[in-house]
Amino acid sequence: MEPDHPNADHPATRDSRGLGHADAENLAARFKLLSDPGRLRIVYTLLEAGELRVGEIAGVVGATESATSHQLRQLRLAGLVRSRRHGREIHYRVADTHVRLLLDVAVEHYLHDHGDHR
Amino acid sequence: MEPDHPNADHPATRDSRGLGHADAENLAARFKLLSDPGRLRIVYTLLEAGELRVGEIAGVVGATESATSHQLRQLRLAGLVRSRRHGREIHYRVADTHVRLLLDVAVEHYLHDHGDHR
DNA sequence: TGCATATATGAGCATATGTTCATGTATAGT
DNA sequence: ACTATACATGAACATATGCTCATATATGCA
Repeated sequence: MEPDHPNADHPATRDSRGLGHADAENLAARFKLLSDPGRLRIVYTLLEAGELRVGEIAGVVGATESATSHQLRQLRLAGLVRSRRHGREIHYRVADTHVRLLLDVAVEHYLHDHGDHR
Repeated sequence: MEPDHPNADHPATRDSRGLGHADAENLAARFKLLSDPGRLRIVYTLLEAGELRVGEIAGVVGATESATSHQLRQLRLAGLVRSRRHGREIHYRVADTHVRLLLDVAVEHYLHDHGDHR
């Protein structure tokens, strides 16, 4: 599937017009990670706390440890968070600073513009 | 459903810890809009072109007019884009500047950090 | 008025997503 | 070695999402 389209894309050719299909999928995938309220709260919590165990995270966001673990897995596989083992606990932290920036911008946007539009 | 939880949230009480459940849902909803490659390309295209007709948008992103219209509807209802009628055509544009900023930050992030993590 | 064009919308359907429940794996303590 | 704890993972299932196809609405033109 997906034979290279006419507008085939070098991985990330900025300056040229448009988002290539490939880049669009990658970017979309990152946004998708933040598009679930639970995952979003996990990330936000980690940003504020720095580093937490799975159990603590689950407690704060009010979800099962299992559900939380599944979510953390996605975040980890995507490189958004990193884990560190300490005894039998596993500590998670946000991987890079860009995430914080992205969320800050989003929150700003959210605070400015509320409500439904038609 | 959803009776106010113990940690009830004033709409957006920043500075206080954590994202309230309500705020998390709102923020997540915005990210969700950008979490589809097609929608993302639409927004990106509009950011670059300024204003386009539905048909043009569909052409650029390589989707059906119907599919594009459905996507634009979501973006419009969420207030991310606005429409203007001109004859029988309907022109769409991105609603505010925050969107551009958000995408720029995301693209920056994307360019810096590629690949799979385990 | 009648017809074509441009877009919107609804229903149906296939796929994706998140949760729960059961089970697996690793580490600590005894 | 045995048991408990902390977390991970897989399967199953219910819901959400986006597309297509058919149909509706609105505008322009003859």
